[in-house]
Amino acid sequence: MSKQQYITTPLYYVNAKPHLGHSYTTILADVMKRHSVQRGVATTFLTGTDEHGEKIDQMATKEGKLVQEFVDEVSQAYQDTWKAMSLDFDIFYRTTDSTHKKKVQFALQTLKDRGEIVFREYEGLYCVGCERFVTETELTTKGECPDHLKKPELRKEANYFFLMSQYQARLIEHLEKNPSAIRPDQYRTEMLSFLKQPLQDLCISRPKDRLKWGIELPFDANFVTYVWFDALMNYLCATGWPDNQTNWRELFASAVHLIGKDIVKTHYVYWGAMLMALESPLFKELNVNGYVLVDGNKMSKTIGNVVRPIELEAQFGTETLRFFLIREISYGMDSTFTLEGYVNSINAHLANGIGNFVSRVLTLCLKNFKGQFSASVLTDEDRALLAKRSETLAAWNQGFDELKFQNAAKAWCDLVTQGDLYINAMKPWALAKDPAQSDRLQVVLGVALQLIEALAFIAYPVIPQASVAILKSLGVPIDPRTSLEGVTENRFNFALASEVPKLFMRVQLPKED
RNA sequence: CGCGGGGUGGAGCAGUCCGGUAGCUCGUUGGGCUCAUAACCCAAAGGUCGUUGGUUCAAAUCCAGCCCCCGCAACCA
Repeated sequence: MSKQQYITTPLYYVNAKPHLGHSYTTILADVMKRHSVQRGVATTFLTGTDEHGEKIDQMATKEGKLVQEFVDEVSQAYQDTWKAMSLDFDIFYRTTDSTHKKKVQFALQTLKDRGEIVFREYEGLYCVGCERFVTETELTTKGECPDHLKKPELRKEANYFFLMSQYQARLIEHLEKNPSAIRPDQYRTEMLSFLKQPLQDLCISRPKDRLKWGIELPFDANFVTYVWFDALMNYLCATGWPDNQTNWRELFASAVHLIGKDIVKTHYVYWGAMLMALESPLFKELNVNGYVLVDGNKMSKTIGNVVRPIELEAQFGTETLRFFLIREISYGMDSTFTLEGYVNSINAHLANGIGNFVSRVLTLCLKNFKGQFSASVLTDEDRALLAKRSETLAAWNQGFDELKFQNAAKAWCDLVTQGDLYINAMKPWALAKDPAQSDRLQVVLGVALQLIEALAFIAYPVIPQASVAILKSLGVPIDPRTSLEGVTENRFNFALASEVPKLFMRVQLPKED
């Protein structure tokens, strides 16, 4: 395993405030970062906002605000949301930063000088209402724009094009040689299929009379650059590129881009070709997630089913959303979010599972545990349970490596069940009534505490605050942020806190109204 | 014939690549336990694995066709 990793989310477009979909990707990046750091990998986590484009300009005008003022506000809303959820990002990138603009212009000039960007006139269907070119397939059967119900007109326009088509063969070759370049595999299949078609060149500019809010082309003041070179470049710019004093190459080569399934093409094909043109290493992999549908529909303002992550955690408890997203979603596939399923999962695994287990063990301990026990008297059952700690960790790590997070979480939940079974079988409450069993009681409780310690260490990436709280109440001094030592160590003394922590309580569905 | 995904007990899903007693969570019913957050544990009921046909000793799994549902189709995670 490499010693460093660079995890990114897409830069979110500031036309909407953060919703559950944004949160899923961003939370996952946070979980993956914490997991990598625990395993000794130095990890940089980037997220941010994409702030240019005519749509943004229009929205600001509509709200009677200066554009910069508008994007500042929305961008801040993203930062506030992630901070409120304690997401541990290292870089919050904004495309309106002056450094970004300069670097984008440098990239454009470099490619222009090399002849990779050319000026070309083209003709297409232009919808006056949309103020953009549309493709025939977007139109209704009558040949009208579905939004404006008017036929688009044929219009000519000159623009700058990035000669992307020349990279087609290399893009295919890279994907064939690197099966993990796009995961899960279904999206790799999709891209290979797409790349069988002839690849077009990419239009990267807009004339200023159509789009003012953007980065001006360094070689033509009448144009601004259009989304691709503006937004995608962030991943590279943030590494220190193009400054060769930095280790940007090494860092970027470790990049894991987390993206939604709608932007696989822009990331593999456009971004891949751009990187090749810029003579940069390619990113290491694209990890593609499906949509989180709400009650079976894609979230949209029109349907009014937008779910705000902050409200969920405020209502149902810190870290419950993180756990739910990891435990219940098959990575790469669409999933359906319902309040009912969410509440179900919280109660089954967090409240009845780890929450109750910690509660029952610590209650027994506070009454009966003397702080230490002797290892010389471990029974086979004790050893068998303790051995399951490293088995669970192995399954957990494998789940993360294969992006099968639900398998990882399942293995962890199973270990909680093993703990419950152990307590049921050992009946420490019965041992406590028999003075002759005093030593045995210490061992049983001590083993259960070791199990809880391991559970807390393993689950740290998903439920960091709860994990830390558990370890604090056990008096374990090792830091779960940077170590997995607590999973397998044999600890024979615990300086227990004097109270049983209330970790995850049962929650109820809000009443229908 | 554009591309891709999905169709598995009441609900939500895993299993499909590498065929061989159909598994998990929730729910239901009965039992156990009593340390714990009305919790935990055990057992039972409940499935023609969308459909038709093929390959095979054997198909949820491989092959062919068909029927539904959902995305994408040049800036919605």
